[in-house]
Amino acid sequence: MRADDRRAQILACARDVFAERGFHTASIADICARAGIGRGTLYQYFGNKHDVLVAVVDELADRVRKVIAARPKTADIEGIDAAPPRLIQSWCTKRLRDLLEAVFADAASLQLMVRDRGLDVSIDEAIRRIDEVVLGALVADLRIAHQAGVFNCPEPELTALFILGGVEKMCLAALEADEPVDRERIVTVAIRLQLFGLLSESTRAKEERKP
Amino acid sequence: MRADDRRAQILACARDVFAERGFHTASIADICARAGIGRGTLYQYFGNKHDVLVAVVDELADRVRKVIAARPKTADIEGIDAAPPRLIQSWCTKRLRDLLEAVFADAASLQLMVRDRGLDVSIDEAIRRIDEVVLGALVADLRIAHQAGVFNCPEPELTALFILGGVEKMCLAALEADEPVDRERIVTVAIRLQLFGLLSESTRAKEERKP
Amino acid sequence: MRADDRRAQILACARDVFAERGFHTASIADICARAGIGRGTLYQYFGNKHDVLVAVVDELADRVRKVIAARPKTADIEGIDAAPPRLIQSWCTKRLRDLLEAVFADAASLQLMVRDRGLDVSIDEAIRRIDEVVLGALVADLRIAHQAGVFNCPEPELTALFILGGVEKMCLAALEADEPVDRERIVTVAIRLQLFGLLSESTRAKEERKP
Amino acid sequence: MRADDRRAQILACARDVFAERGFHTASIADICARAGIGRGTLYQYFGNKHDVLVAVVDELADRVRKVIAARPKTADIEGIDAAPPRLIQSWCTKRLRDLLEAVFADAASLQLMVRDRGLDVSIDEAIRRIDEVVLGALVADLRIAHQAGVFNCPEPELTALFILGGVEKMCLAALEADEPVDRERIVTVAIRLQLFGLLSESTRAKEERKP
DNA sequence: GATGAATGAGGTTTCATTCAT
DNA sequence: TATGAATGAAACCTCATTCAT
Repeated sequence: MRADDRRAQILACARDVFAERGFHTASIADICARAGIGRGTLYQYFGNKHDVLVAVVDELADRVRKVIAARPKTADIEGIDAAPPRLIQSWCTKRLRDLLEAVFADAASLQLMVRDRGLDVSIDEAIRRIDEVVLGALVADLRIAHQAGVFNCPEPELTALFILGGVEKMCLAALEADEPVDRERIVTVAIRLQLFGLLSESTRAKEERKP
Repeated sequence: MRADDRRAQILACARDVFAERGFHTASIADICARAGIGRGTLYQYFGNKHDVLVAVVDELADRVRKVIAARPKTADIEGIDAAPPRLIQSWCTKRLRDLLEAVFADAASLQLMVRDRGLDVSIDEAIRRIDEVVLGALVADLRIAHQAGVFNCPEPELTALFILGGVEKMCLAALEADEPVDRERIVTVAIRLQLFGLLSESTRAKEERKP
Repeated sequence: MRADDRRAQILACARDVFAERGFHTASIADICARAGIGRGTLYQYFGNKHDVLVAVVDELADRVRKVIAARPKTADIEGIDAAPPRLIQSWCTKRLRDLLEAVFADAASLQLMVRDRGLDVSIDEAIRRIDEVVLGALVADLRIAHQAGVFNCPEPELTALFILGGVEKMCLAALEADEPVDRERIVTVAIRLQLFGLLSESTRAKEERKP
Repeated sequence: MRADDRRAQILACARDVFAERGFHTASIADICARAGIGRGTLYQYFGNKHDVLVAVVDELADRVRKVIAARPKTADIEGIDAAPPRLIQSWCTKRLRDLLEAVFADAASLQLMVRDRGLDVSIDEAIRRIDEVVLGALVADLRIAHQAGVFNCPEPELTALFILGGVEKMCLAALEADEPVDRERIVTVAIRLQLFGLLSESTRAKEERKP
């Protein structure tokens, strides 16, 4: 097999094995067994176990960056400040859906992002960088919408964390229950909550009367 | 030292060490060094490393259960359906603040709940049970408010996951940045978002005109 | 409890525990648990684990020596050279029966003599000394009978080993099968074989005709 | 070194080390040192220390079974009932000699069979199975001879135990005295005793006159 | 490029023994 | 006299990594 292909194959196996068993519990032998190669072979492509995880994370990071970069920029939209809620909702829904497909496309990536934290400083940083790409995109959107008067979002960084964490948790819960992740339902709930909040219209109305 | 005290001391050290280095990376030697005891001593109180983690998780579970049980019941409140938003906001804020103090009182508990998953079926279940206690409390509140017409929350389970995940992520981000967790700010942002949503009043107003 | 009694009690427990689980597998904790004492107490009566086993072996050695010494001396019997086979058989049977009762009275002693060999030079020697007491008595009997022309036994040492080994093995087999040791049957078979041999009278007769 | 050879080499070293020091006292390090390998290497061939002992015992069991199976069958001999004692003696001598060479060829096997009992149920059973193969062969011979009227042996099982135990003890005594095992002498004594018994001809004669 | 035998550092665990109470 | 908490040496075992073939 060609060197590039072999490397990619090992990487794919490593990703799955790490996701299934976690970084520490997964052994080099596990990865090699799944790839159908001898243990020595892996070391021709990666310096050590740590490097394998870094490569796995980097691969995910690349994918995320590409998806984020490929999205239309919210800033370029004209007339955003005049858009009615329904339009905004559909726009946000699509955007979150894309993100979910990119970052949480597979169980492996999700597990990786959430579980294998705190193993090692350099890996932590790699994962944090992925987080930052996603959070950065979210924050940018929030800021633009806030400045356009569409959103009322004085703390975009914390808000972005809240949204991302909420989505992650919903996905993880599905994984842990061994259910398939119903992305559409997750997106719907997330967007509803983050745009409209929980308060019913009638309760909201009470406040307006007050002053 | 008395047996009970020693056990508690070892448990506290174990909690911190597990939180700092993760279950696998943490060694028995680490825990014993921090407790200032010989390695053999730990084994007079716990059967093995696994049991130590179980004990740590169980301790947290007890604390969470107690706090949840001690809270006033939302169901007992009279006139909830007539409450104005500001009152609801302050009630929810207090409630979330209590929860945060109980579950995420210390970095150790937080790390534990989020990181040490997937190590072992029995520990996973223990952690999941904690999650379920918290989620159950959240879901109960959401359901009552929905039925009273105060909230509009057709999917309380997913919504609870969203809220819990969001709060966790905000706390974790603070921890990872080595900042002290500013609980008050987190609570404020979380409550704002979940009650009122992001849409500004002016944008909301647009929809009402539509039909 | 009086020091002497306590010591004896610990010794008895140690004997049983060693017999049940073997010297290495048995722990000091096992012995103390059976004796109903704290682990420290044992060390007030014995220097270390090794000493406990030595004491157990010594106790057995004393008992064996006493039994052997108390037996009537074969040398003192008059008219031995004129005794008919049946008399000799009954004399030997009684003698072997006494021995069995002394040495293999309990499973513990038997297990001890056979299993806990080769653990340690000094214990080996202690056990060997017991063996030598028994073998010495056997050899003395064989020699006297040989000189009196009653037995034809040119190699009394090896013959004594053969007889002792045979009896031990029969006892052990019963123990391993969890049957009670049927001492009377064992003695009968042993004496029959060692006095008369296996050859039937008719076959024996053939040789006599030969020359 | 080839895997098969290495495994066999480790097994041979383990056999000797177990024989010299006993299962518990022998350490993995001892075995590996004798084999001239690192400790980890042993674990590529055996799952754990227990498995090593099982393999050692199994190897012995195979050898014994083969030797027993290869021997000419006593049942096939014609004219056994007419054979004179001297012929029977030489036949039995040869047979016992073969057995001794197979089972007690080396000190290691002998020690193993006698000492390492009671360590573990599965090993006990393995050793007992070896015993049973040998005893079975002995019993079969005794029974045939008894039925042919050559032997007078109403209890072949106990008798076989007696003979085997006697031979074992003689061998062990030689080992413990650090003498080389003089198999020829042992066989001679054993066969003499078991065929002819101890009683001298003259004493035997006394009984015949009696009735 | 591929292999898998070999390694040994490092981890967990046991248990005989000590000693302050 | 009795205790049992504390200890640490020593054992077993794992597994990332190397290297000769």
